Amino acid sequence: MADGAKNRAAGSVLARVPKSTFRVHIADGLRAAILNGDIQPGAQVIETALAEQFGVSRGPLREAMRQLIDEGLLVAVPYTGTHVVDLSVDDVREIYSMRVTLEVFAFEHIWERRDEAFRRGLVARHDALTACIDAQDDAASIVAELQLHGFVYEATGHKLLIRTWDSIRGRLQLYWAAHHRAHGIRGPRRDGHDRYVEMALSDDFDALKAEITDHMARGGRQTEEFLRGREGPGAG
Amino acid sequence: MADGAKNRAAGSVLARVPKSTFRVHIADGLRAAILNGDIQPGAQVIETALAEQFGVSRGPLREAMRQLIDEGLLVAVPYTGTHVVDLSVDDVREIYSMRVTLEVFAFEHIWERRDEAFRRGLVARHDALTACIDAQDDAASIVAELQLHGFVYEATGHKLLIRTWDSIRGRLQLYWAAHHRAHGIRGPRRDGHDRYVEMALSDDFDALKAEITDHMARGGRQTEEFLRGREGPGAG
DNA sequence: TTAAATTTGTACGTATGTATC
DNA sequence: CGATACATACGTACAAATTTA
Repeated sequence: MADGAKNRAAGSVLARVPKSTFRVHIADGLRAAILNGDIQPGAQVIETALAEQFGVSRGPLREAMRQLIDEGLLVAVPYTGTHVVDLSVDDVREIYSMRVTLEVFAFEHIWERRDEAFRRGLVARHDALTACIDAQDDAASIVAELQLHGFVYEATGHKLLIRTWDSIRGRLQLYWAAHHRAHGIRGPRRDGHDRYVEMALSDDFDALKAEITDHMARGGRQTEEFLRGREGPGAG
Repeated sequence: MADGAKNRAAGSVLARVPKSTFRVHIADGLRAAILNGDIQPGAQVIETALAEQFGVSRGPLREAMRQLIDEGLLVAVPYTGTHVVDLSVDDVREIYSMRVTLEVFAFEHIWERRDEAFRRGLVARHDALTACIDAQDDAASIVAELQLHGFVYEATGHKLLIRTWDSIRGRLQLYWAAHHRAHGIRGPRRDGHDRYVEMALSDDFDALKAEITDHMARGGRQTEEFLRGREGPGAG
């Protein structure tokens, strides 16, 4: 048993540096594997196999899986199995409708407190996004778009709101990634984000509100059409 | 989704063995202990002691604790300890501001689809709440008020919204319970809920919106004053 | 009905980080 | 500054419960 206990010490250079705990490390790796498509939606994840693959025991792996279940990326049925969440048209509709409410709420909070730092941060992330789009790097575009919107949530300083955004961001990324893998191109138009940022820095709140609603409606419709094509009677 | 379906079934006697898994059973018990005040806010929770108290090993107990951490009832520092979350004025402010947005969003969804079943359900829960208030049963009043508002969220059928409500309901209940234990009386006024239900069944959406904002402002201010009195510089 | 596969729970030991003396 | 106590974090092996074939 002493041999096995020292397995991690005998690992490579990057086996070290688990920032806080193994659980966080495993959760990050597993989340990346799911979002990256290494484990496809609907596929079953066997904890014993996964534990061996990550080089850890069942304890921290189970806790990491439990975290991803809370994030909505995995669904577990007791004594039966755990699967990667499958896509459903209703889920996408819900996510986009929720985003409209959450993001308008976010701007209500920071509207009067938008300072130069906020403007610079928003523009910087917008520039990063447009760069990814121009480079046709779809994977990076997804991350960049999430960071653009995430910056708005972070700027509010509203911990509960940020927490809620975190809880839906994973599934949104999962949808986008699956969409991208299937269609090859996700197609975020530049002008859509240009107008979004322009309105976010303007003084017309109602215009921004309308833009957000329209922005989400476009994205939602796009994703919906893709999903309806793949699986008609999607079950939540 | 599966969790919600099983939670309702778990309402009966639990003299028999835990219905699904130990983890669920422990999580329910621990959550009840925290909300009931058996474990006070800020108190440390030692997993070895708790495992013995519940008569289970540390494995499932750790997972149950992890779940309560995700619910925001516990906060854990790696290698240091786990404590019941402490109250902060900002947290309360955030919860109440979030509730306004969420509940208005909920009514937007069901406004045109309010049928007789919805009206009867809402009135029934309102009657239950008033009965608890008249009986001066504060503990039951808290649960009844949560169920009144929870019914609105459930009626939307919006799984993501319900999930979000579930994620903040626990902390809201924790605040109310702590408030009640300290003040002895929580003081939900009847007329406040009367107007809320009246507006919810009316045809004037803007009036409901104003009522919700006012309703939350009253509750938030009340809870805030209590917290500010106890601990001024509360840390999240 | 039996058997296999998988998850779930138990027990004990060791390792590690944090805090305190 | 060093040593120690403590609680968490992790590892291993085995037993039990459940679903499916």
